[in-house]
Amino acid sequence: MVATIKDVARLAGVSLGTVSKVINGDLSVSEKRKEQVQSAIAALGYSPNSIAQNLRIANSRTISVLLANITNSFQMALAKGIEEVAVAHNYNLAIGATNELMEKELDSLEMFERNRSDGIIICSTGKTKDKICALINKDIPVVMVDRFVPDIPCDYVGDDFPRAIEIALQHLQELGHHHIGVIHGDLNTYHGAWRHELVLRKMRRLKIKYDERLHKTGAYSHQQGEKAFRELMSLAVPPTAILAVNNVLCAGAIKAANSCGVSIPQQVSLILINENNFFWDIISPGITMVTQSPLKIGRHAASIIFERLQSKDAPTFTNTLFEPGLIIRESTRRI
Amino acid sequence: MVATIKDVARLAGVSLGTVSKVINGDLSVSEKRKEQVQSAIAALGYSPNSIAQNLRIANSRTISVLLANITNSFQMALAKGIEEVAVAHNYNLAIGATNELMEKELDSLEMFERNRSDGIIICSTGKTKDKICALINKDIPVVMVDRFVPDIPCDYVGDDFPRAIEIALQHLQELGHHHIGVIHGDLNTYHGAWRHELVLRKMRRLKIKYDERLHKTGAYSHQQGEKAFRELMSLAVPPTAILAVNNVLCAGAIKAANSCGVSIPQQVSLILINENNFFWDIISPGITMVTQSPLKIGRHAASIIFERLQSKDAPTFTNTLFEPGLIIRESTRRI
DNA sequence: TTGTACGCGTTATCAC
DNA sequence: GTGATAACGCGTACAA
Repeated sequence: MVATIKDVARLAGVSLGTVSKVINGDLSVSEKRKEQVQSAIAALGYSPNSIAQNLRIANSRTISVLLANITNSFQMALAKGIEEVAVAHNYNLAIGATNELMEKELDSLEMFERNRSDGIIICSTGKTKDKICALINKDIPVVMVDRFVPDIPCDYVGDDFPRAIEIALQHLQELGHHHIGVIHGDLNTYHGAWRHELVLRKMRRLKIKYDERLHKTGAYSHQQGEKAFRELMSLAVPPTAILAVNNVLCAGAIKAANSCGVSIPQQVSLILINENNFFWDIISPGITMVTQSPLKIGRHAASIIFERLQSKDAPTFTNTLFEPGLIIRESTRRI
Repeated sequence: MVATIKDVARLAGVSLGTVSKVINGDLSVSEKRKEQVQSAIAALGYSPNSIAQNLRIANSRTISVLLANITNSFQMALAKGIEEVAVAHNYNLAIGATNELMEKELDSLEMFERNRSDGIIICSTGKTKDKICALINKDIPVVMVDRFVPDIPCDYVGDDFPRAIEIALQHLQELGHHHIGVIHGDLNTYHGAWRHELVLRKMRRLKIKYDERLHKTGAYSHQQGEKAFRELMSLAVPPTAILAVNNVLCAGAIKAANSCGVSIPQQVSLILINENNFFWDIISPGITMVTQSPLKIGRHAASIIFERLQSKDAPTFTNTLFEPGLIIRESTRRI
């Protein structure tokens, strides 16, 4: 059996309250007793039970994060940012993943709620709006990250995706491309549909003519990226440039290009929207990309949680967008 | 204020125990009361407080994972494997990262202990042996993964790294290489030193002559990979082949090769020990690699935790090693 | 079948 | 400075 505070008190020959005090660094305890208690703690290998502490304190010292896909480097960077500030506050980090499944998202959120997470950071499928709002109504600090979902009264932190799309399209346009293929994300997720719509709108604004056949949608998988690339390049009039909205889709496209013998950028230009991690530095040809900032997003989202935790007055929700950058490499060229 | 079981009981006009029963699916409760309770729960938006449940049950339904580096894809594959089986058991997943710092490892482990984690999975720096043993002595199921640390009485799951080294060296040897450079890991971590030693031993067995200058060690960073590669290639007699023991070191080496204009495999062959994820499929030249199985490791480690949780009889510790594979790509060639 | 009372390990408020 | 004691939210014998 693992030692409790009672065991310590008994062994040290003091009262329960005294032990509690030395554990929590209360000054009002004599040097002598403090030593007694400390040696008893050492002797028993006593470790305070945070479950009991948390029950008493009504505070789990845990912030929970719901990711879409644990193994995606973008998402990992998000998690890393959150982890950094969580440990800085001596908080626990709980992690769940949706894999784009609404049911898993619901399960995780309910788990987080039952655990009385002090804060929840969500990269959502967009299909659990009711649940998320319910959490917010219970005064649990919630921050949505990366994927914007409308009509949820909470903080949002992400990249300026509209701007990112614009930068990507403008770059291609400046290089003379007007027949542009797009490998979109999953229309079954809210943000996938939203970004899809966004691309169409930006294209209209930039007066790039719309051709349905140039727009491929599907799951966020490299298989889908491969498939989309193949289909685009086997069109009667293939695009002269392709925009991939996410890293794994782009990776799939590159693989397809390699295996089909399509050379980038000679036959087709390729541009990607994603975090510029080290990985993309060693790929050849270098892929031109519009950069996102998952690490910053994670850090900022976590910071917001802790701010909310400190000041309990009515929050005014923030909407933080990080400015995308453009890194020009070899995969895009003038037509 | 968030609703408690008392509120539910009051609103439903039943006793506390009755509510508890319907929450936990106890059959001995009349249909009528059950409905009363359920509608009260719905009306209040009641969610059971797992902190209190856990205190009562003496069980946190949490398994905690200590990783080395959250953003490393190998490590996240590990985490993914663990997550899969954790959610299958309806368990929470807590995550911490050491960043190779013994202090952070200690902090995390203590946090896990205080949280009364049901099980702990550790990818250790190797410097907290005492703490880990203390946890084990308290009957907390502990599984060490990936990095082997001797003299800790617990289960271990990892790749057969000695075999992986052997496969890598033999492959190079068969291609006629005998002047082989090695980019080792961090000698300041236990397993880094262990693997370093392992390489030397295997080289001896394969009668590859030892030359100190061909062995570079340092942190697990791409910067270090770059530096090591550069140093190796500027030797008076540079190696004809290089073995990188980890993904980021290898990535650094590739970057250095690109920026120095060293062509792989024409000037030097390169082989890597790592998980074969999609990433390595789109790199050119394709990197020959000896494969590891982090996903399987994670799954198996988590399974062991749950086995230990079920049968409380004295465990006989297991040592599971996954067999490495060899994927020959373009980065290694006959000399 | 239903309700009462106790205890899980802590912290905090008291008197002393 | 110190030690009882109530309370945190819940599960569960036990009695009713």
